[in-house]
Amino acid sequence: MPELPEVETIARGLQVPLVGRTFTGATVAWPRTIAPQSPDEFSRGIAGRRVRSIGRRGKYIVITLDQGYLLVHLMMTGRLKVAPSDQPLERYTHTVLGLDNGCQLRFRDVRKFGRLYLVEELSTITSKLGPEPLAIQLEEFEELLARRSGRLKSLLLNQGFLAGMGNIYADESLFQAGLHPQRTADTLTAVERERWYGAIQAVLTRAIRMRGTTLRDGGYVDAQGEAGDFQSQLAVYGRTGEPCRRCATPVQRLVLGGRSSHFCPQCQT
DNA sequence: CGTGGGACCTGAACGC
DNA sequence: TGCGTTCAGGTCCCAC
Repeated sequence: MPELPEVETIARGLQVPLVGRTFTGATVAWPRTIAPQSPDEFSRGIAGRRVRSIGRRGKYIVITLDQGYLLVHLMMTGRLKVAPSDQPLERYTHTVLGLDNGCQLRFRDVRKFGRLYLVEELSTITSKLGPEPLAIQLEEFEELLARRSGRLKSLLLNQGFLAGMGNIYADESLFQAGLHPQRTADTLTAVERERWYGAIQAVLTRAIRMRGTTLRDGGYVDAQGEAGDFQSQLAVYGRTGEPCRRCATPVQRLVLGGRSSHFCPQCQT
């Protein structure tokens, strides 16, 4: 579910309840969430580790420990929250990490795709990721593009190109830039590349400010259980058949690489 | 290198 | 009401 703006919002919301706390151990109900380690190894590894800081890299939540890192990828339906130990566990809670203040960091995930990684080195997980779209300069973006030939939509979903974009913000940034999802990188003019760069940054920045996109009940919520507000701003994502907000042409849907792409056939060329 | 398909999972929405 | 199909915010692995 979550893409960069949602992951960023969740990470910020975990700072107050987690920074400075020490983990006491872990209970794992679905071992795949922490594979390849066994639940025992994972629990022993996390016990006694103190949380230094919380950040984000691509779609990973990065919890920096006094030794090593705990990374969380929420995939489609993962959620994190901190709750008092005596509060009953909600359904689909697959891993519970004990804290030294009587609370727990709880990981829930209906579809069981999300993963927790306890590693010594950050690069174990993040070495295959491209740059952060909000940290990159135009010049670096141009260099990145120069080496690519694929469709724009596929590029945005490729985490090795830029880290953090997903289906919603890929479609929204292409609309904002007036670019068709099937265009290939090698056909872009200098003006179009700059427009695309600006659109990616603008869309992500606005979405973070609005604390992400909650599409339907039971979807994304932040670490405090609050929904995001960006759904009201969506121009094309999930609006198949509805009028384009700019020109009123019906928004079209197209399947690319197995994922749906939403775009305005009039505004995006 | 790029693309398409299947796998991994479960639930909601929709058609008949 | 009930059943089957399709779709979902993601990523990995394989074949071509």
